[in-house]
Amino acid sequence: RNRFTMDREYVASVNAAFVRFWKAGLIYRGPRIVNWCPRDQSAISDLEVVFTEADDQLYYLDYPVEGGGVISVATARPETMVGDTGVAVNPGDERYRELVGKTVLLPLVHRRVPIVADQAVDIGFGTGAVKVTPGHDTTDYEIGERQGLEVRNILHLDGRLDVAELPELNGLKVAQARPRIVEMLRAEGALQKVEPYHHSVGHCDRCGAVIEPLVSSQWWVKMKPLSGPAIAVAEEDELRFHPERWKEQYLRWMRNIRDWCISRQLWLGHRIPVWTCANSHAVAYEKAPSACEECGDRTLTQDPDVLDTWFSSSLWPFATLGWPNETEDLAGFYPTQVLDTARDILYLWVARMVFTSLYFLDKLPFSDVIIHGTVLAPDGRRMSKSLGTGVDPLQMVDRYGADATRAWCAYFGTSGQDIRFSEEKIKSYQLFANKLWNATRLLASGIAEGSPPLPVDEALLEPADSWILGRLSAVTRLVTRCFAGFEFGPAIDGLYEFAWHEFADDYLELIKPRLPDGGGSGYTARAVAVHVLETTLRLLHPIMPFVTEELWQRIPHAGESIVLAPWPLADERLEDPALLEEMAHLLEVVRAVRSLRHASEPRTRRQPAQVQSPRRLLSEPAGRQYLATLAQLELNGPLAPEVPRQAVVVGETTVTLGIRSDSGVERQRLGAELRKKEQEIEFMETKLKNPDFTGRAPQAVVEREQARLLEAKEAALRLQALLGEGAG
RNA sequence: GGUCGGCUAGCUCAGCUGGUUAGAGCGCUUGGUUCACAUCCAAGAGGUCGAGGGUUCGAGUCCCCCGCCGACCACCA
Repeated sequence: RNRFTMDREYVASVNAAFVRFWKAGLIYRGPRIVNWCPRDQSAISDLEVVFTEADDQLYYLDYPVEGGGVISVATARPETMVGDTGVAVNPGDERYRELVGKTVLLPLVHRRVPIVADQAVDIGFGTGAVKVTPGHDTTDYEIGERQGLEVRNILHLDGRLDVAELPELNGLKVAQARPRIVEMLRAEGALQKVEPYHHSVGHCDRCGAVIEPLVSSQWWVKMKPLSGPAIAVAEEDELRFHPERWKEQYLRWMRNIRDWCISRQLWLGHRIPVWTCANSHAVAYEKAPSACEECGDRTLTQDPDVLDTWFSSSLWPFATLGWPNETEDLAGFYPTQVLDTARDILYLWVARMVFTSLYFLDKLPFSDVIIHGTVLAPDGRRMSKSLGTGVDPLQMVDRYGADATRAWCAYFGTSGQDIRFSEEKIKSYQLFANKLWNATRLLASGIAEGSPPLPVDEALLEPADSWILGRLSAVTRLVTRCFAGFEFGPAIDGLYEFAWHEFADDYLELIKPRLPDGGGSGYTARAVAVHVLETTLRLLHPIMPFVTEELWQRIPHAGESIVLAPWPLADERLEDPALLEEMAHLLEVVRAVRSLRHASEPRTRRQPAQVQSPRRLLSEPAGRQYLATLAQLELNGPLAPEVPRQAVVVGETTVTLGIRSDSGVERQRLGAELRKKEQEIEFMETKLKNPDFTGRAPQAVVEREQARLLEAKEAALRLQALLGEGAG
């Protein structure tokens, strides 16, 4: 569903919210100091001011004190001295104790202003005395409020000076006026010194103009009554953040919040729904009124200002559902559970959705906020149109598919860490989709589309079948747990590894010889493989929705669409640790044989070999068949006496190959393994000889290390014997 | 000024409450094309975990300090 904030229904929600705040006394209009953009000629909120560092100058001005002496003040903005209405010092500052209460005579304008004591003054900065310009500085405004100082405005709304008392400066822009007034002050002997000064200057988020704080009548929302509940829900973890550290950021902002300036002097936006009559009754109405609520006067004018865009956005979770009407949508879909967003709108939007929702509906709009990372350009810069560093996601979709693009987003976005864009990573998920496609093609051949799931007789399961079913269960547990904790990266990793390497590379290769048999063993293998693939597709569906649906339809399944299919359940009874260990050993033997054959000549497809092993799986025909299949061996019958031999030894298992090979290769592998074992033994012995370790480490850890040492020693003995005899 | 995050293989990144000798993808080297997939398979090389201290039987993981990189907050005139 789409909703535009200027839609008629949405406007009605915005007005309703305004009126409710208004009736509760949470909205007021009044002159206060605001961040004023002289270019846009509008007030903007604290969040829309961008501070950038600048190298300026700090001017020290001498103000003569009546009755004798001078007091020096430091300022980066000398032109504002025309609007000074006081000088402030810290109440604890001994240097100025006897001056508090006296007056100074401002240079140039020759106006008398008081010296006051206020705790906002930093004793250590500058001279410890500060000129107070309540009309054009936020801190000074607050000092002025506390000390009862006059507010003088010296700026026009376009940022030019409005100083009739100094005709030579009147009408100049700040940048032009500053050097002039400095000269004038110097001429009058009021300029004591100038120092280089590095500080931050506020700029308009929209247009970049330097912000001029000034006092102006604006509309405000009182924040204290709203922030209280919004703080409580986070403190009590009803509202949770992922990663958790954002909770503190949210709380800090919410705790230090000031009243929210919601009026803007812009052309486009929601108009403030307040009308004023000829008798000056200003009242908020949900719909344009025909007469004043207070006096019945019919000459009404609507406030010319519009609302801060985030005012309407803050209502999003419920205004989109028809609030304040009690609609079916609102009842059905509010509240939601998860909000996923970037950190830059945590305060602008997320925090505000929280307090408006708590206020109007008394319920959180969502319980979990995921703050994902930001995608940066490959060189680490921000992506932006002006830098030309952006990437069009639709192009990525065209090139690699929506599934691959989405999988990449899910993998990298949700760790909360910023990520440099890399097209190759998206491509790797395209290849993954291709892998799934091919595996499906292998299994679907010969099965009619739309078939129901193939029943499996558990009595007919071979070890490999049980193994992959157990692995599937483990992966199901992993993915389910990861999703519950919003950890999509490890979930995708697990599925990728399982589907590609365990299922396709190992299991499908293992069952290939069985598949042509349409009866018992072949049927069982295909049924198990289809079941594993079908389940894997369901696990993967939230991440790669399109290809999983397409493939799911092509293999036996129950139900109409994968998106409606139930979430897979793990079955831990299928996870047999002993079998897992047997398979791991078998695969290790496979790797060792492949490694040797890699360095051998000639490479015949079916290499005659014999295997000796006390291991359970390798003792039975099925296990030996697996080894033969994966390592491409011919295990039947004794080796002819004239064939050269080469032994591959992994643990208790020995595979003797009839192969022409440089006998140094296996010797080298075994030698390297022996050295590794010897290192391990030394490491373990040192550790176990340390009484601190055996005394202080948990018993289980010590026992495990002892077992490892024994194992390593046995392995080393076997290897030594082999190398001593001379392999081959 | 304060706070937070990052620094792990050539590149991009995982590594939960400290416990086998640190992992993946890409890239690189070597070998492989009848039988789902060369968009593939197999075998390999590659890391003093940013520097330095400390705690601990044991530190990529906890503490301190420093260095870069990136953010955020702030009423330093």
